[in-house]
Order: sequence, then structure tokens, then C-alpha cells
Amino acid sequence: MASRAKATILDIAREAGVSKSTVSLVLQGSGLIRPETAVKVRKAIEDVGYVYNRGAANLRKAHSNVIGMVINDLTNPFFAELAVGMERVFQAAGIVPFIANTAENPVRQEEVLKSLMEQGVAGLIVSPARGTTPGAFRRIEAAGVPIVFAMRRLPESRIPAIAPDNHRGAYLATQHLIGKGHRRLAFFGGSSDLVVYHDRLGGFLEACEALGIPAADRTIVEGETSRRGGMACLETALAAPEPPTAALCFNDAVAFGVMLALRKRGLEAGTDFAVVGFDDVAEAEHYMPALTSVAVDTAGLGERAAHVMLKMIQSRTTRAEDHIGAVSLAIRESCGPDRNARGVGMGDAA
Amino acid sequence: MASRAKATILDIAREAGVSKSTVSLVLQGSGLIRPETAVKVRKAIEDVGYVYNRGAANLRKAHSNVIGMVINDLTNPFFAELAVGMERVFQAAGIVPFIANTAENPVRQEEVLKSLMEQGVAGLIVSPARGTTPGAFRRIEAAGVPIVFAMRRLPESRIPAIAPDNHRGAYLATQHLIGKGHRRLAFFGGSSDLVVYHDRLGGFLEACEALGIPAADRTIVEGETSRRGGMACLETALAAPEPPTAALCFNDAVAFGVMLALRKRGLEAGTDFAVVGFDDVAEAEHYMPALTSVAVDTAGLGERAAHVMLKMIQSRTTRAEDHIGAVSLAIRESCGPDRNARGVGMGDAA
DNA sequence: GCCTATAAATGGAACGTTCCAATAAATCAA
DNA sequence: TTGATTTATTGGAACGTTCCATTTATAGGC
Repeated sequence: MASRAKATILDIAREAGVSKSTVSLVLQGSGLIRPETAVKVRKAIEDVGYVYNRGAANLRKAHSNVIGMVINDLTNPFFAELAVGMERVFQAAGIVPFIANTAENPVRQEEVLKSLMEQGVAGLIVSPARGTTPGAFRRIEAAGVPIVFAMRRLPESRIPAIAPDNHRGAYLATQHLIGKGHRRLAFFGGSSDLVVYHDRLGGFLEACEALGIPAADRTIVEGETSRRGGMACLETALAAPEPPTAALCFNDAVAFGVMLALRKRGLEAGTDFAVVGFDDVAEAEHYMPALTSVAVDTAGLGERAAHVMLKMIQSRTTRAEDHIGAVSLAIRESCGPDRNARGVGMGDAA
Repeated sequence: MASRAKATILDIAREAGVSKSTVSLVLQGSGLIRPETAVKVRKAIEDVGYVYNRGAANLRKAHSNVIGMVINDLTNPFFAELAVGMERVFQAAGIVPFIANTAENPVRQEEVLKSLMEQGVAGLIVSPARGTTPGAFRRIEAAGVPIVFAMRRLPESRIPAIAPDNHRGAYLATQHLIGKGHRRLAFFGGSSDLVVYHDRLGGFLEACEALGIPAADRTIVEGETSRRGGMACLETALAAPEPPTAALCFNDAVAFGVMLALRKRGLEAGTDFAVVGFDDVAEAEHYMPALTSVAVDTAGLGERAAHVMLKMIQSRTTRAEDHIGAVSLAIRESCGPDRNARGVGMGDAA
């Protein structure tokens, strides 16, 4: 069935009775060829079942049209939303981005990046895996391939980053919690090898500072950025002598975990313990109870990242401005007032 | 900063004082090279920041090591799980799969496939978009590139498919519902342009038939395979004069939608209305109430699909056996007994 | 010392494109 | 008519690899 050797531009040329150059021109939609000739060539292309060999073309052209998207955790719907936002703008530009998953593993990430580079990508949008070493992108930068970080960035890298205003988001959320009367607050999940972690935790701490929550009444529990991590965080926090009554979670996955763990203990999120998430994934709105979360406009950030990348490629530069996206607090049902709040910070733990 | 022109095998040869052929041999890990020479070459490679040009190599080798994964909806965690399963086995084989999303759009799918083919993929694992035309893969088959369908298949295609036993899964679920005393059953979501839909609906109908649910007591509502679709299904079903008391949903997303819509009406899934999902995504177990669902071992199917693909590539064939994965019913809390069940099918709607 | 066998390294011709410079054909100005 | 201009088409040299057929170096047997 399958045609033996795959057809090349020369086969088409023979079939159509023109030169290979003419075929090439037709393929590129050049206006230099007579319309009738173009038609003839296109028919030949169809007849022989030709498939364009982009590898060969790139050998001469030196600029491919593939863009790689390296995602640290595809199973987190948050990143899927991000990817979808990017795809929207790339599609409009006639580009097909290739997505690769690193599963939060720096070694895997290394392999993925290498493979993408060998494929000759025109640019890379990366949400780096936890524990990525500072030098991981040195070679790519040296090769002059534009990179932009999405959502996450690296400690001291000059690579442009597109991310939400994590500090402010955390501040807003914490303020909200305090406004509800909570005086013993926790920050759940994430780990200090992530820059985002420091941003979010920083916002939390600043709000505590500014609104009079003493250090002794703040509980900070690092943990996996997943449901399971969230469950673990709640358990350790509640084991303390004076446990918190509210928590800001590193992300929504952690928040879901916390709510799960609450339920397991017969407690209800919102009335017995307040929880706020971060990222506002689609699910947050539909959860039971609906999760109050910091909305970051995920798809919008994806679009922005894609635009920045496109501009970098077009202007052949490897530099660009960072972009900090606006955030807002989506207030729902997962954090009611502190039930035993009377005076300020004097109530005992149950 | 960036080295002007990118380094080639010849630059390395010059740097290391050997011929390009030697460099090529080293790159391929040939045992023909004296170890000391290899070391020298590898050092040169490091020094000049060389990146391998796979496009150029493929021009000669005619077999690439990239595999494309075409997914119809990345935001559905179900497909993300599938992708993760596949990645596991490809990683072990030293292959980096590229994932592309079609967002359930056949036109987009066409573009994606074209792009992947131009890139010279060695094989394609595809979960076809809704409304894919029968001829969509003809050219790829003609080019001799192996394809396997995952989860979904096309009406009359000879392309091997890896999928769960949808018919049996639906039968099991329906049987469970009937066993709980329900007599007016619904099948929610999905649409008849999907082969899976007919498989699952078929299982549902067969169970109804076998266990004595007359056609008049079956409600079938097509709809989007998403939360929103599920909500719509419930609404239409409950508007009927004798509404169903239980539903088997096309997939978990639909089931979540149904539960949401129930809650909006002040009804509770499990006690007021029974709902069963399909696919058993990770979320199902954690939902409130936990969703009873047909477990299909998603990641396992992904692994299987990857293995089949690997074998096809290795044996240079384009044919393979279909594979139907075993299913089981994960019984949780979302379907209690029919509350007004006394006699058979005589209770009036609320 | 010579011949042969083995090991290590090499030059050159592909592979399928693009694109420049050149040609051929058609049109126009005089 | 002739030369200049424009419009279509074309050959050939790259691009960065691989791999075959050679060459060169090293060792062994006598």
C-alpha cells in the first residue's frame, strides 16, 4: 500500500513537468509563479501523497516554526489551562506548539530540553521543575534560543518571566482572612526551593506584619503542592497546641487536600476552619464548599507568554521584560469568620 | 554572548583535531573509536556548546525518534493521566514524546497532524477529536507511519485501538444501579458521532434489557462531555413528567456536572438521585460525595498504547491487534438506593 | 624484513530542501 | 528592429548529518 520511498520535491517536479525550484516556490506560496503552473504543481503534490520535510528545509532556512512548551506537571489542571491559553495565540499565528511534561523532575527536564533543542525549536516556554539548577538553561541561552518562563522563575536568571503578582495575591488573601476575624493563621504547602513560594509566603507575612498578627501566631508548613501535600499540612498544623483557625494554601491543589482532610475529621471548611487557595482553577468554583481563591487569570497569562515569545522570535532578541499579571480574590464559601473570636488573639484552642 | 553561527560537527572536528566522521561516530557511541579520542572529542563538544541537529541527521537516517501524541482535550484530567502513562514507558525507551492538543476540533487536528508529519515523527498515538472524518488519517497511513488510537477509535478504520471495555463497564454500572432498586434510568452526555458513545450506551441498554427495564423508563440525553454538559443533561431529564432516579454518565466530567446541578436544586447525589461516572479520574474519589465510577486503569492503557507503538516501530509494521482493557466498578457514595422504590416503577415524580 | 589481519580514522557522496544568480520568454519604448 | 525591462522558470551550491569505501597506523606471524 504505502508508496515505497517517500516522495520528494523532485518527484513532484517530474510529475508536473517543472523544475524542483518551481515546486519549492509553490510550496512557499510565492507570487512569482504563474497561477496555472501552481495549480498543476499542487495537483501533482496531491497525487503522489507528498509530505513536506521540514527538517531538510530547516537545514537551509535556519529558522524553524516549532515552539516547545515545557510543563512541570500536566496533571495539574492549572498548567493545562495555561497551555490552552498559549495554544490559542500560537494557533492564530499558524504555529503548532509541542508540549512536553517533566513531571517535576529536573533530570527529565534536561532530557526534554535537549530533545527540543535538537529538534531545532524557535523558542521555548518553560515552567521549570522544582530543583532546577541555575545553570540548566545556560546552553540554551548560549545557543541564542529565546526562552520565557511561565508562572515560575529561577532565582538569579535574566530570562524573562510571566507570572501573576504572587506577593499581592497572598497579601489580599491574608487580609481577607484577618478581616474575617482570624488571628492564628497558617501558610500551607510549597517548598522553599521555589521562587514562587517565597513570593507568596512573603505576601502572607507582610500582611500578618501590617495587620498585627504576631510571629507566634503564624504557622508555616511546607509540603507537596498536591492534594496529598495539603492533607499532610493540615494534620501537622492541627497537632500543635494552639492550632491555626485559617490557612492560605500555596495553590488550589493543596487547598483541596486541606478541605479533604478537614472532612475526614468531621470538620467543615468555611465554618470550622477557613481555607483560601491560590490560582483559582476551574474546579475551585464548583467545589463543595466553593473555594475562595486568588484568581490569576491563568489562560490570560498563557496568552501573554505566547505573545512575548512571538515578539522575541520576530525581533530576534533573547531579552524581554518580565510581566506581572494582576490578581484578584475570588471570594466564595470556604472561609467564614473565626467562630471563637472575641477579643483580639486571646481565645484558647478548642 | 551567543556564539555567532551555531557550531557543527565540523567545528568540533577542527577543535579536536580529528575528522568529522570521527565526531559523528563518537556522537553515536560507536565502539570503533579509541577511548582517548572519544574523550577528546567529547571535551570539544562541551567547549563549543554544540547542539546536535536531528533534522540533518534524519535526512540521512530516515528514522527519527520522535513520537507524537495527539490529545483531544488536555484540560480533561483523564487525558492528562493517559499522557502520563505513555510518557512513563517512552522515557524508559529514551524517547521524548511530543504532546499536541486538538481541543476537540477536527480542523485543528488536521493542522497538528500535518505539523507532526512534517517533523518526521516515527509514530503517532491519537485520541481523535469528535467529528474526525474517516479519511483524516489516510495520508498518514499511506506514508507508512504507524498510528494507534487511544481511548477512542474511528467507525471503520483498520488502525489498532487501545481502549477499555466500554460495553462491559456500562453494563456493570447499570446493573449496580438496578441492583440498588432504581427503575427509571438515564444515560447522560456524549454524542452519537463517537464510537465510544455507542459502546457505552450499548452496555447500558443491554443491561436494561436483560434486567427488565422497559424502553419507556430509559431516558437518553446527549450532551457535551464536560461539567457544563452534565448540568444541562440533568436539567432536561428532570423536566420530564416521570424523571429518572439514577443516571449513568458518559464520563466523570459529565457526572460532576450532574452532581453540581443537583446541588443547585438542593438535591443530594446519592440519596436523592444516583449518579455513576465513567473513567474514574483521580478526582472522583475525593469528590463530595465520592463518585461511583467505572475504573478503566487510565495510566495502564497509556502504557499499553506506548508499548504497542514501540513494537510497531521496531518491527516496521503498521498493523497491530486492538487491545481492550479490563474495567471494574469503583463503588463509592454517589448512588444510594431509590428512596421511593416500593412496587416496580409506579412512584410519581416529585 | 615482508605479508596479512585488525584497529582506528577519514574523505566524499548522499539526504531533501532553499535561494541566489542566471536564463528564457514575453512585453515595452524608442 | 533593437535594446531594456519585466515576468517565469531553472540549475547548482549550500545546509549538517550518516555511512560506505578507503586509507593509515599498529600488531602479529613467519
